[in-house]
Amino acid sequence: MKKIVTRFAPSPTGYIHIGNVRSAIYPYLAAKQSGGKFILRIEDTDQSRYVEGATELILETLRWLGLEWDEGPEKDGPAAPYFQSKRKSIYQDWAKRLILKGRAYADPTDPETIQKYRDLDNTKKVPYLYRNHRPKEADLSPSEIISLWKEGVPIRFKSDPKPRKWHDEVMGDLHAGPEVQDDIILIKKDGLPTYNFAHIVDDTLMGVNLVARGVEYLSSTPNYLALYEALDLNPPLFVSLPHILAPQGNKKLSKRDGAKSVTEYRDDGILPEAMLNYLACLGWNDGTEQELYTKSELIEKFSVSRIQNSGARFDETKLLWMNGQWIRRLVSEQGIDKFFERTLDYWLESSKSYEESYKKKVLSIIYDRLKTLSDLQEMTTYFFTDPKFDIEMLTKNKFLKKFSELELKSLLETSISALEAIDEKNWTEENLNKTLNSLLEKTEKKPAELFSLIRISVSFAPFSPALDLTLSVLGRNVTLSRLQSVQSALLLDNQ
RNA sequence: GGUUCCGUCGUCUAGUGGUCCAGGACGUCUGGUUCUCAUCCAGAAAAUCGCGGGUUCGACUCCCGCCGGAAUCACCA
Repeated sequence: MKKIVTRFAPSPTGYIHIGNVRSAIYPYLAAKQSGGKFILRIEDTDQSRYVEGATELILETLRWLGLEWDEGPEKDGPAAPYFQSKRKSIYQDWAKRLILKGRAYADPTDPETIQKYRDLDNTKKVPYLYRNHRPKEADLSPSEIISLWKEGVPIRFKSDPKPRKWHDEVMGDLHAGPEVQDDIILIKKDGLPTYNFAHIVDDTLMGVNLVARGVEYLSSTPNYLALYEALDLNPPLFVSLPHILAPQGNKKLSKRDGAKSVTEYRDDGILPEAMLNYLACLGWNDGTEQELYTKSELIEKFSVSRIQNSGARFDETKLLWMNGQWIRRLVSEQGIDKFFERTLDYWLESSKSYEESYKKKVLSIIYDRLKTLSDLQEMTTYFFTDPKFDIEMLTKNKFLKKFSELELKSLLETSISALEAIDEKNWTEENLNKTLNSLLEKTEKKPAELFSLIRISVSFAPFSPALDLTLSVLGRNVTLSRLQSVQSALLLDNQ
């Protein structure tokens, strides 16, 4: 099999959300399957959109998901550097090559004139194409064009529109007419290249032979094809990835409708295994009925041709279900201690806002306590706390149907206040049971029902806002209010 | 508006002319199990395969038209 070289090329404009991390996962899988390379390249040519710290966040996200790159930032390879802003002269050389071939020109037209052209075409109801307004400077000799090229003057491609056909691994055979090909900007007036030009230069220099990107680039592909042709280059394999849709509506998932960042899910207790599994299978499957895949299974079974060609809706409920599956699997494979240790590591990484020494202190207390807990039962009993409840959810429970809402409420409140009355030192399984049993004696309802009542109330406990720490216990998130006590103890300590 | 892409249960999907009165999973609902946490088991409802025409002995699968949705048309990527 031919070795596939792919890349993930994000721009550092903010965090990576689940809508776009998939365009890192698929190329990664394709590359690894063939024994090829996965390259990470930072496309930071738009300085106005640059966000401080975004690159670090991208690296962190990819590492958490286990998508380690073979070349890229912090891992130089033959094509270094991997930041486009540091490759300025390379693009200018390539642009010069096109000028020499008579396929690019320096365009002195000012923005106001360009806007006039656009308005003119609009009123005439003809499609706006810049090549219809190509300036006379485009026909100058290469040396004259180069002498015209200076700071503040952009370089445009001199297109030769014609019908084009190409193959997309996901969408199949595609075609487009000349009306979508235009004199696109290659080098902006600030001397930096546009995406349209830079990605082609970089992909060839880095040996990329499979380009996976969102479908929004589909309509630009004819222009790219023209560029490849003008540069005597063989185009790579194209893989267009359909959008991930927001839970509501038909729009693609974006930050605007509150798409969470990948790291936010990490902080909420989602495991990287579950995230990778869910995202990979959102819009792809291997034709079998398997739902759970390890990373190596994904690498083995992945194939670009089986990527779905319509958008898929993001469903957090299924992610949560899958997370539960993975928790059970990892706990049984690695043991509970190791599992919790790892979960705590993730938390440590995510709670950057805390002081280092404070963090250490909290963690050492948690670790000490964890050591004294030998198994899952003890562990969950210890964390079995903070019984906030949602009456509406509870009335749906089949055990609790025979209770009226009022009855439920008073039962819950009684048991909760009884539990809360147990103080820190006596918070043991034995004491909990004793308290509950004494409650049971006072009620005529069956014990099983009351126990399940209390248990369910724990299941719906929300995340703890105070300490920002949530552990997922067997698929459910349990608030660690015992840890809150640790925290307040520390705060008192510091005063 | 031009161009291009897409259209199977609420959701993610299987399906490449007969084995599909459409299979699996999430969610939902109904039983059962559990006086530690987690559950787990059984079952049900749920798609006239966007619509209308062809082709064919036979179409979810091929062709045409229509409708619906989306993407793109920047010195953003």
